[in-house]
Amino acid sequence: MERPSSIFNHMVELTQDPLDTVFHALGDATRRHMLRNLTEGERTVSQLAAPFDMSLAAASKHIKVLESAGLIRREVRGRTHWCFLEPGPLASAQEWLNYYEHYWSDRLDVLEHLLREEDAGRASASKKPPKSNKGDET
Amino acid sequence: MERPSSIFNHMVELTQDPLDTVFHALGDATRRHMLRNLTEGERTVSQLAAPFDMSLAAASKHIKVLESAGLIRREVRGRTHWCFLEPGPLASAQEWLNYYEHYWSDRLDVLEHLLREEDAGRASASKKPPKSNKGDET
DNA sequence: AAATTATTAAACTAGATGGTTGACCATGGA
DNA sequence: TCCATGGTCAACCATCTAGTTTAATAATTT
Repeated sequence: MERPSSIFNHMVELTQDPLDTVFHALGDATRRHMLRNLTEGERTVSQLAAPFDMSLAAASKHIKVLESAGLIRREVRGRTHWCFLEPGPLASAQEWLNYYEHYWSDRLDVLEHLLREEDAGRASASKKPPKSNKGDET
Repeated sequence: MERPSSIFNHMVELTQDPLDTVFHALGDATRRHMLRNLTEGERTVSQLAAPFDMSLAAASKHIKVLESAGLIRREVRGRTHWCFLEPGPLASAQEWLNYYEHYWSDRLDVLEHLLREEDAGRASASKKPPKSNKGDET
């Protein structure tokens, strides 16, 4: 449940697997909404906060969560803070998910296959034995 | 922050955006590890728990989180519970992330472009104006 | 029938989350 | 210089989280 620090300690959480913080940040509709908003261009904190029925301070916290997950970057110009999407971590989250993509397409294929089989002859109710065991990494 | 119930109330969380629960479930290295493990085939609760330095009860809770996020399914055979990957929600998480894919490739392109530019003439430090505004959906 | 195994349940704890409010601190405009 | 604006910070609160330990339940084994 720990993770040694890396050379990459640029204001961005340590001690935790980066995927922990990224996925956690994504686990909130408000924050996802903010990210979506940021795809359309840079936004100030108040602009990001505006759509939500919560105090500015609360929104500010959400933004900080996104920031420390590395999902956004902030640039202070005068008294206003401008936020930008920082897509790298999203890419890494997607990479993680990509691992499963083949798997679920396979599953859907298998399902489709089984259905077709059932549809055709209604003969074998096979139990689909799982693949073998192997090492893992997270 | 609420979500009306749907026709789809099959033991799987309501009141929350499904993405909330899915991303939340993914926001923990233990649970991601378990999922990874399940790609290699069905596993019992104890098998899933084995690699981790925590009580079986704790692992059992993690499994329940995965289950109620719809990420796994459970089949009770005798006294042992077998778990299977249920890839649908992973697909939906990936779908959500896919929205950003073009964006970050664009960004990386832009970055690459800027670097090349800087490398070449060191002339323009343009501010890259954002795209226009538009409606959103989470 | 008794003991063992597989798993959940319940009660508890420490710490994180997500929200509030009110004070604070720059910056920018009058 | 004064005041409004943009934002953070600190304290507080309710709820959730992730873990613990000690039962309890249910299905095998002996």
